[in-house]
Amino acid sequence: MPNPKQQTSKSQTSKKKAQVSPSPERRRELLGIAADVFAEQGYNATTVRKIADAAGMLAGSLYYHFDSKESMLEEILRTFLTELWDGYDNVLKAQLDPRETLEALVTESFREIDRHRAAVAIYQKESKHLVAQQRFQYLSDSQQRFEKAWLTTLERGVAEGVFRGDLDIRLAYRFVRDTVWVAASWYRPGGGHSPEEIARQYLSMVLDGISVRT
Amino acid sequence: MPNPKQQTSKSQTSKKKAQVSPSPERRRELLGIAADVFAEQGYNATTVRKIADAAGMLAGSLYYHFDSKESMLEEILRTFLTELWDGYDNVLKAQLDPRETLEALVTESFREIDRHRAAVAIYQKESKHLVAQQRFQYLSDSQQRFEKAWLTTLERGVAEGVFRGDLDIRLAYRFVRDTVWVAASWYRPGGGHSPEEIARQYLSMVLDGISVRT
Amino acid sequence: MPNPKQQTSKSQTSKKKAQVSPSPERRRELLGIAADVFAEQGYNATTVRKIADAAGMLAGSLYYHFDSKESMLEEILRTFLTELWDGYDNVLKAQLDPRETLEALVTESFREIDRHRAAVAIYQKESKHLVAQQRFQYLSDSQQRFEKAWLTTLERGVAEGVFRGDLDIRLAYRFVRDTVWVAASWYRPGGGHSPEEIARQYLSMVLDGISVRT
Amino acid sequence: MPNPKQQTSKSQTSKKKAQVSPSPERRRELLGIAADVFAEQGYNATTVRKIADAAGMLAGSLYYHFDSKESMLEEILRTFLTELWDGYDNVLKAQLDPRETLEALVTESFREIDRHRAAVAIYQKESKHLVAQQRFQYLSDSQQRFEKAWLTTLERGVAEGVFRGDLDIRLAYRFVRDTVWVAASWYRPGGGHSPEEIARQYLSMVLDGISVRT
DNA sequence: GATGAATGAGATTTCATTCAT
DNA sequence: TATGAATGAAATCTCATTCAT
Repeated sequence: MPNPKQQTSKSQTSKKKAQVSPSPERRRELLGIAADVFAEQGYNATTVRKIADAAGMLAGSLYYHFDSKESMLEEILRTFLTELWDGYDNVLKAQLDPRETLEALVTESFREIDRHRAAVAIYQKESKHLVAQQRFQYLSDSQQRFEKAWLTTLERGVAEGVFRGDLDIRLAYRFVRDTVWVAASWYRPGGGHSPEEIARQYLSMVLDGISVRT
Repeated sequence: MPNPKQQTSKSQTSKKKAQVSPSPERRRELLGIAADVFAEQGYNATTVRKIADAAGMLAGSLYYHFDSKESMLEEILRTFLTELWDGYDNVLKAQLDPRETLEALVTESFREIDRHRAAVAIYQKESKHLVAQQRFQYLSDSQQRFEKAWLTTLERGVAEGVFRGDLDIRLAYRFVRDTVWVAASWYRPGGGHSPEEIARQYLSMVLDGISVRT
Repeated sequence: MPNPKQQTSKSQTSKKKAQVSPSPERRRELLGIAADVFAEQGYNATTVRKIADAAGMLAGSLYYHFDSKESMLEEILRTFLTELWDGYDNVLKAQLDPRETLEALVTESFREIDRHRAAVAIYQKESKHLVAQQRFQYLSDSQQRFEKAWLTTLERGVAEGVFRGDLDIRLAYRFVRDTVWVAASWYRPGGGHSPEEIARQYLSMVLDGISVRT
Repeated sequence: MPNPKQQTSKSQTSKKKAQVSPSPERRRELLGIAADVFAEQGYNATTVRKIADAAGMLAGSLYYHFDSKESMLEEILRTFLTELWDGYDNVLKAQLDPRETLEALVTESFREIDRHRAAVAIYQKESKHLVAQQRFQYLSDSQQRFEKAWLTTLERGVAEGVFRGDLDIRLAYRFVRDTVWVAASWYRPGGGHSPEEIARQYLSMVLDGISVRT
């Protein structure tokens, strides 16, 4: 399904490395390693050498596969967003009612956190200053689509009387959004809870609150 | 009330600059500027030069006031935590019932975000890897006290039947905690809402959920 | 007098180093050293470290004064061209007849070689691939003005019957131009000949040839 | 006729690749490509990758044919000089009078420029710093023979009264030499002029000057 | 003959920090 | 208090070269 900025990943028509041919498996493998280190230590604090160490090679060797440290980051985030939107678009085009949509989006989000934990953590920490850069344009594009999808869902819910109308809708949006995504900072796949289970509990709290109904 | 690590680690005894004498106002002013830049760009991405630029001086001149970039960070975070615990301790020693305690803690938190927005943002982004360092020991101390205060409150609430007992309590803890503190990433003081107002809405969502009760 | 691209040298309004304040004497001194090394070893083969060595400092220290190796090159060439055009413009606005103009331009050229030997040598070797870069735009601007000044002079001379009309004028232009400027590759100031003396002999050859008149 | 350093230094005996066997045609082809890139971008600025790109292969593959980037350069220049001296020696052994010798040498030079444009351009730019290296010894040998051939011719001409005696002979030598060889920097084979035509015009200028005889 | 992946040395650049003035 | 100049360590990146396949 359509994902943001149909760029097929490698726009680099310029003068440098081909950056397409080198075996995609090795590439993906290395990106996975890099993502883990970025998530763990932060993008800036991660030296190319650390990534190389983790991959069992020398720092310079990474440049056979990637143009730069930044382009690794770029590819990690882009891949994540592409898959995220695959999932989201599936939900959105299903035309569910607002509450079901919200539930599906939250569940899908936790699934993405499960599959792309590192990328999500990186996204959380770095996206704010990346959006300024032309190269990461697709981040703000995605952010806008994201906001639209959630806000619309909430608004529809309010209109249909299933979500409370006495709340500042943008505040509610941020509340739900953050609530879900920060989970990436503590979530460890293979831990006690499956993504679906966490989603269920989170939804329960978000929808019904933590206080006992009287 | 006692706050974590009462100033113990100032390292003054060594060979270097006095680092205390220079007018505390200028010091505070500079720390405020530094905090803004740190919050805006991230600690690692912030060069001493950028701070100096923002302060209208040269990079080297900052070293008259502070002995390192890290010690600025340290002082910013320590100051914030000190004040945070002043507030929290006031709440805790008031011996309110669980729901009132929760409300007071949340409200107090938004007030701190209002007053120390930059420091909170920095804390959110950087604390995870700082805790490893001996120098930032007080961060984990604070974190533990923090967790204890919130968890206890929630548990008491469950025991007293005011909070739902069907939730994973640690999940609920993280839910409330994150939900409140991420606000620092988008909150702009002087914006539409006062901290108290935001607190009220957040509490309403956290306690009662966003869905209409049937 | 007007020189090409009235850019007053430092266009850098961007985010980096001020690059204007640091004492201009030291700056000029360092540029002189750099120019010598560039001329001697070629721009690419010259490492920043070699320049720093020649200046008695560490490689990194150069970056206090200059943005990059390339910006040193740029400033060296720009300074040279600015002064060159000061001289040329003086000649051109004097409205001499074609032969006097040619003599004055050649003499002025040898004076510039004498004063900016290194810059001229660099210019000879590097300008061809630099013109492609946007940053060195002024090189091609200058080249065009240069070509126009010389070609016009030659054409006027042909029209007035003082220069031969049976020659391909562009070939003659290149002949004179190259003949003069390659001298920078072997010229050593303080050697046997003053610039004026060399100019006289070159003019004699260019104007009357090396063969004995019959 | 003998040319400088008859192939002596091939270093084959060492431990490495045979480096001679692989089809000489492919070899020559690749050297032609390499020469073009060297001429275009400068030796240092040319990466092995660029050459490989131009040849439609990968960088590593070049090492099947040559044992280093430098040995390509060496072979290009040696081949050129070998052929140059074939031509020059033919002229010199013909025992022409000074003026005819000069004309023949100039014409021969333009023919070499026509056939080895890239190599000549490389020679112009790089020879100065290559002569220092033991491996390129033959460059200075050639230079010396070259200087001797030309200077002798000029001196004979002066003695016989066909070249002017009032000129600094070394200056005249450099004048003629540079005049001819810089042409390689702008000459494009297949352009308007044949080498012989350019030679004729250049000789006309060098011998008789560009001014109209009175 | 050529590829793909890597090495390792070295280049440019960045930046926290120092220190004499 | 602040400046200007420098240091030195480390970071990113480049590139000739190697080598198993």
